[in-house]
Amino acid sequence: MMRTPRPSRQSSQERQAGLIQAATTLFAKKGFNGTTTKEIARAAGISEALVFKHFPTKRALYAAILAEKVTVSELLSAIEESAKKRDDRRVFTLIASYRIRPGVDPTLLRLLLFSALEGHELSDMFFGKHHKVFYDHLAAYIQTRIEDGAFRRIDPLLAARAFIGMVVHHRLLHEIFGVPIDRPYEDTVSTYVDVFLNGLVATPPPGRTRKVRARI
Amino acid sequence: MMRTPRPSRQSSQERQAGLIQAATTLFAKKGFNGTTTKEIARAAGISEALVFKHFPTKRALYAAILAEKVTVSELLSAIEESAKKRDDRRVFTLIASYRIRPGVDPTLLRLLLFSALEGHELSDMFFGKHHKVFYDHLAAYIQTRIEDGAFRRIDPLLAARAFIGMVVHHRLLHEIFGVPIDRPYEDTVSTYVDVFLNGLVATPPPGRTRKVRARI
DNA sequence: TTCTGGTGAGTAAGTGATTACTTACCAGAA
DNA sequence: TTCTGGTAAGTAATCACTTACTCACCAGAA
Repeated sequence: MMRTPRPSRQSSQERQAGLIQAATTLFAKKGFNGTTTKEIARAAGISEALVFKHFPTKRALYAAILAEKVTVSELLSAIEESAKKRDDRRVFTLIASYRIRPGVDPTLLRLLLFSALEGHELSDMFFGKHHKVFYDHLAAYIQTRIEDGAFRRIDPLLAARAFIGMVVHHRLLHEIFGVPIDRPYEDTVSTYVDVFLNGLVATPPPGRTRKVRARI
Repeated sequence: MMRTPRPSRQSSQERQAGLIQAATTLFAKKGFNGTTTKEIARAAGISEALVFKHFPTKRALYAAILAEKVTVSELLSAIEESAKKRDDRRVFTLIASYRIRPGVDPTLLRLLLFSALEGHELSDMFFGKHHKVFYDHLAAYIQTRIEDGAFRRIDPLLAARAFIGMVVHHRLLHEIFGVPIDRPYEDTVSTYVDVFLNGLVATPPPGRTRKVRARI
């Protein structure tokens, strides 16, 4: 009879990191209620008891995951730089690409949705760190451009939400609802940015209902 | 000692309807895994055993909910009508309003997200009936308007997704993430439609990167 | 009118499996 | 020898689901 093979003895920190890693994957795939501590232990290659040596409860482990820091500082500084040059296309493309580009793993998005739906206490904070940053940055930029006279007078926060909405929705369709995406992602991003910027730039205000050559 | 008060004896159909109603609310609030059959029974005012007289398993009850028909035919015919008149604003406003207007209950949206995240078998069908309809209708209309020469040449499906994305994202922020919405919904819809239509109408094609008066 | 047997709505009280979490213990490096 | 990383084997609670029953009602036969 084979016993469980001797597990490599690791430092507390290493274990904790591996544990969080394994748990993140599972929570993202099946949600908090859909994931058992036994599963998590097996995925991390340890006994269930050890899970509770590291985290007092399952919720505490979940909370630790949501509370983990993320750094998007490189992206934000890139945006800042393009913003100084008033390179609208690039500012919008940077934000859109960050969310659409392939290879960006769906874990965080799923985790975010699950935590919000399941009503976890820390989901607000999670949302703030992963998403609100982008709205605020983009809204601030749009505000600036309105003051420049380059964009139409529009609620900047609403506009930022609208643009990010297009992009996030695209991801949602693809990764959560399994809608196949056939065209290369650069095309998609470019199209979104085109339409949105075109709709945003200051032009002679269009008539309320502009009907164009109805041919019936 | 009070016994449980005699429950009003109902017909099988009435019970089933009430059961589905109660279960829908709970599944939408806490997801499939987060809802227990005991809770459902209590919410429906019956014993747990009776739940299983109506549905063989908890999953079957869930499936029955997802499979329930929905009719959005009035909306679709209203859209059809405006489409014939080439009333762009109204077509887009109709679709947007349908999803943003207050009082539309968040149950369906939550149910949809939960079912997709939890990977339920019927979630595809659910998505198809509640959402895909809109993309397809809007995409078809956009296609028509492109052929009219009224809209820019653009992938109609992508454009439809983009617009609906803005709107759905708005709901998502509000109802799932609890972002407060301060302005009246008509304003929001109107702004979205404005920006999007403005970005869509055929104009002298803009230069690839149109930089506008950078003043630094 | 009054028995009577069938039927369908309803439940109390389980069933074993699974859940999150504990206890009591061990092996080895310092 | 004393921590530290580790586990096997629990525990009470809860889960989805069953079993074995009651009760109300109704259609006829007596």
